Amino acid sequence: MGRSPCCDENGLKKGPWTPEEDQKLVDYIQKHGHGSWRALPKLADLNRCGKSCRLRWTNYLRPDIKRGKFSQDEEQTILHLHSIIGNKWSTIATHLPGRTDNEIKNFWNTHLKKKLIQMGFDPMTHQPRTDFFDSLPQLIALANLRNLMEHRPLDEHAMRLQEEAVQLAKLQYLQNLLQSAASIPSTNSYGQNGITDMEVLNLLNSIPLVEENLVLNSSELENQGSNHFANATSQLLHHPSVFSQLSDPQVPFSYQPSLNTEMGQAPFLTTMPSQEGNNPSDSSWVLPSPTPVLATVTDTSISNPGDASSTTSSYGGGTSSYWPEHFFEDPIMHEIS
DNA sequence: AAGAGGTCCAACCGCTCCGCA
DNA sequence: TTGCGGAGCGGTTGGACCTCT
Repeated sequence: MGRSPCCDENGLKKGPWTPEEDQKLVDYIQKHGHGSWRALPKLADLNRCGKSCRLRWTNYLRPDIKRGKFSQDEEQTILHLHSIIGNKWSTIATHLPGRTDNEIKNFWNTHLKKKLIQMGFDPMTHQPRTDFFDSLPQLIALANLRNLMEHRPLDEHAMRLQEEAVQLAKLQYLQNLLQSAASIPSTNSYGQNGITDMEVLNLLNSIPLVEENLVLNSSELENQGSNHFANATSQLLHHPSVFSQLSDPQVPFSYQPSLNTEMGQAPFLTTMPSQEGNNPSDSSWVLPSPTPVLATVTDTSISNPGDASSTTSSYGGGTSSYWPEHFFEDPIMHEIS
């Protein structure tokens, strides 16, 4: 297919538009409409290619363009739509009146993408990043050094250093783990890595922080079936010093409904200390795939350990819809979801 | 105060889609 | 059915602006 030559033509101006050029373009379009973009520059007495004119008009001069910061509603809309349709900026723009695809794209690249990465989500899939699971076996092995060391005498200093290294490694792992504990992709179980609940639990229990406050005893384990790790993680999450690493005031809490969805709930949300006896079902470990589309934040979905009352979505009190109401009625949502 | 590094965003580039002959 | 050309889209760039040291 032949390449459009319009921008390659010699003598046509490129670069930033001057106010005079803007005025010519606006005047012409207001009088005649844009018609054929290719013909427009000559008719409007502009030394630009039609493509440049179209871009200038649609991204900047159009009278209905909304300027200024994106609202939280708009941000949520973009996140939601992007999780479903990906980088279809023009489609996303049709759901944000006054915003251009270019503006949304820029906002995504400069803000939202980074936010998701900071939260531990893959910005393309909107799923928790699982790359650290790849190194889990090594971390477990590292944790097992503790046992090895018991059989191999080291001088006291070396022993202490090694012990600290092990604890640090484990804490680092746990930090990653907690950031992703919200969900584990249905296709990516621990079993895949050959790691048992018990091994993970041993890791948790071997850390002083856990030993001091959160250790589970064997009878608890027996009583709680196969969800040892879920419970251990849950308890750890409610330890103030740990939770503080998880919550990020910069991140709208309401994106975390990935944690609590119609199709499954993350373990730590289902095993609140106040919900004794709540034994999470197996589906607790399963997140909808590829992404929760209709998530609801409830008063009880997230508890802050430092706060006796529950944390509610910052976008409304009580049980609130996470997504703007109109999305449930929007034909495109039915179409694409 | 100045320079380095980071951030933001308007604009460009090149590709695909789609209508038409 | 095929090829052409215009329109639109998404990725990328470059420069202005901001922040930090």
